[in-house]
Amino acid sequence: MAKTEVRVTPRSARGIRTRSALVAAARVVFERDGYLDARLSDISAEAGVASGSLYTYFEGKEEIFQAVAEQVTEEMVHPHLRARTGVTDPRELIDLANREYLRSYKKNAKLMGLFEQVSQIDENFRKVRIERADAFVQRNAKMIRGLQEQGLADAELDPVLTAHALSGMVSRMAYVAFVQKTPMPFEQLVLTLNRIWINALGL
Amino acid sequence: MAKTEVRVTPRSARGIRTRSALVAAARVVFERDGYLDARLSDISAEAGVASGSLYTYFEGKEEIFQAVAEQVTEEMVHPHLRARTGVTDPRELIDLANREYLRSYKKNAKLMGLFEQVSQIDENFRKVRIERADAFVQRNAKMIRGLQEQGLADAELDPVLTAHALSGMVSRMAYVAFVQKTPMPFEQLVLTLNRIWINALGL
Amino acid sequence: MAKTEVRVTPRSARGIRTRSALVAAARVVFERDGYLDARLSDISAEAGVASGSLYTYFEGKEEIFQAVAEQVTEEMVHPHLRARTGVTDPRELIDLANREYLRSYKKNAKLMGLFEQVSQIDENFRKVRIERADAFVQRNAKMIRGLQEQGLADAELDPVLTAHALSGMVSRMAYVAFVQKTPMPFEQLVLTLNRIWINALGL
Amino acid sequence: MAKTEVRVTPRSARGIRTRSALVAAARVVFERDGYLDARLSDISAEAGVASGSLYTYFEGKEEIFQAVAEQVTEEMVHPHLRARTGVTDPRELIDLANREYLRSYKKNAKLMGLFEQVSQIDENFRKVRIERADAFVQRNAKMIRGLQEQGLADAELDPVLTAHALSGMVSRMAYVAFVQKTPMPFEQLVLTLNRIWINALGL
DNA sequence: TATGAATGAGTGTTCATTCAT
DNA sequence: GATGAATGAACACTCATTCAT
Repeated sequence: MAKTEVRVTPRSARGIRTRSALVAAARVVFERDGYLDARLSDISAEAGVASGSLYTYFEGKEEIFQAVAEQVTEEMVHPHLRARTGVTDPRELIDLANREYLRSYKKNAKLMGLFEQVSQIDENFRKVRIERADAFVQRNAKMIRGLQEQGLADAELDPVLTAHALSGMVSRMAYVAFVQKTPMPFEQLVLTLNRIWINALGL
Repeated sequence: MAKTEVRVTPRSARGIRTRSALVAAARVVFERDGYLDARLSDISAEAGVASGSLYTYFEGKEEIFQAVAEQVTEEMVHPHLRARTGVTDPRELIDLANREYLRSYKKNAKLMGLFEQVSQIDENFRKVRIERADAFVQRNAKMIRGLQEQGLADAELDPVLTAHALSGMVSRMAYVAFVQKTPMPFEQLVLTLNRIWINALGL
Repeated sequence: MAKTEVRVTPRSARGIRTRSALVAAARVVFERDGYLDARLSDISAEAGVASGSLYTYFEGKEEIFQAVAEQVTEEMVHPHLRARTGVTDPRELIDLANREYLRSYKKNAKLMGLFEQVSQIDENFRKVRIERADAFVQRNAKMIRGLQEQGLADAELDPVLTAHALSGMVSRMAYVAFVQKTPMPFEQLVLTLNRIWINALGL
Repeated sequence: MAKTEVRVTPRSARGIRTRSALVAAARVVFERDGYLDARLSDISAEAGVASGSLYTYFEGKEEIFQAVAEQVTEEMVHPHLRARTGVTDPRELIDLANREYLRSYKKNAKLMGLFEQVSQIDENFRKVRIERADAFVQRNAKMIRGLQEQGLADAELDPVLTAHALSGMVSRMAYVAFVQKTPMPFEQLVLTLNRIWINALGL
């Protein structure tokens, strides 16, 4: 009896307003209450719309959370670091990347913590995150391989695993520092992570 | 919050049997259904006792999960590596530690994944885990400081942050490899992590 | 119950098209999903009009179902059997009537089943059906009385009750055969019903 | 995620009391409100138990309605008419059977109407009813065949179809008279139906 | 100690209906 | 006339927790 409704991208201006209000409200409620304790009725109330209106645009909790996640992810992505900054020195690039990542993470710490939480709960959400992380790892792996070929990085390291491990290390520390709030000075954190990257790669 | 009930450590032989059966059943059910989907009634059913009996020994889901976690943690802890093996070479110790950790993690992968999940859900459980991880980090930090004082490790590194980062990296990779099941050869994983440790510390 | 809205018989050509499209769509949806599971939104979608447009012509589900029923009933009614065919022999007339009724019923079996369903749900619809059936019974009762007066039919029978019982029997069997799909050869069904009528009346 | 709970036949005396109270309450509520409008919360309220208790014994509306139906059916079934009464004359047996059926039907008219309603709504319920009706038809068919073999009944009639038609006729009239409340004297109804049976079979 | 029946709070979701555009 | 976004009432169902035997 799978009555599959089609959730629409709103056509009218009013629709766009309502959808935006819902996403914004969802962000507020999720950050305040966490994923599990967030009630859809709170979200629609916060958005100032009827409870049923939520279902005009989203299938349920997962989907509206996804919408919040997408919005935030867009805000956070800063690609093409090299092209954007003109920096080519690997050490400097590592510093820039770590610094930017940590800054963004810190700024959106509440949500980043939520992402971790929801990854543990919602299969779909986890998949999307893993894919995204993998793409990131592949980019880094490519960079490492490049450095190895130029004789600038330890040739013994497996590029993919190394990229995975070092990226994982950074995101882990971001979580520890900004979500779990284990106290540590931002600058020291960046420098330590930089140095581990550099030492590990043998730059 | 007038929880006047006292949960007892069982005195009678029957009591010990019941409690054990419940913990064992809980492990089965949690591994099968995950934390959120596990129902206490399933656990008592699996244990072959009445639903009410669970409350003789545990306050609720969190507490019985804690009991499972403690049991597993006991099985997993292998302290005093150096004393136990007589190995003193830092590189060798790093290899042993990583290898043992990853082996244990792999063996109990389902539960390790659950621990991660529950950490995101249950405040108390998270705290216990963080404390345990911190203790571990402190041990490693001490070791790193020792190596630095002997002039064997990069003196520029902050010992605590470095210990945190490198331990975090290992547990992250264990999670990625054995819970998320991103495919990677065990030996290669160990060797890569070893090498990153060694390079990072400048051994 | 201040239903001030007036549902219009469409005046414009566009209006006629819309209304027809809705009735046709309703028939499709009702046959496909049954009365209870049919959603008005499905009907308007099937008709290719906006959901609100349905209310221009109908007050709700009941009314649009009525419209479908009327359409079908018109298709099915074949009155004045005697006048139309010139047949006067009662046995032959009985055969013709049963045969025609069963053929029509079979052809519109899905809807006939729906009528039965809706009769159990919607007071209004039931009333209309009962009235129609009663009129039919009265016609048959008159015929039976005629035959009795001519000494051709068992004088002991109450004409009205007998007409009711025998008509009910036929429609019941039509339901059993064509809606419930209890397998039975069409010809045999007709002949059996004919013979029961004839025997019962003592023709 | 099919968490199939086992609904228990109550073991304790208290359980039996609760279950009975629920079935009795369900009967009241269903008769009062009809199947569709009956709310489970009304049933538990009427039974004086908590809403959740209903689910200890029944899966939902369908199942508790089934329970009511079974109870009533048991009350209504009077098998072995011939053995019970010693009557052997077919005409007399027909009278007894019709009379008893109509009396029972009249007594439980509200529920019989409900059965008709629910048959149109709930697939499962319909199946059970059809089976039961078929068994009844087969018994009658056997009787008719017996009479034919003894030369007492019209040999031209198909026994099964005839049994179906005549039984259907009776139940239809019971519905018309006692549920739809078309006014007709009980005795006249019985006699008319008897006579149609007798004439039809040619007794 | 063990039992298992009873409790009842809590919320997602549907869809007929309205009405501003 | 047509649109389609917004409304919001209504109710089933789960399952942790209790407590009388």
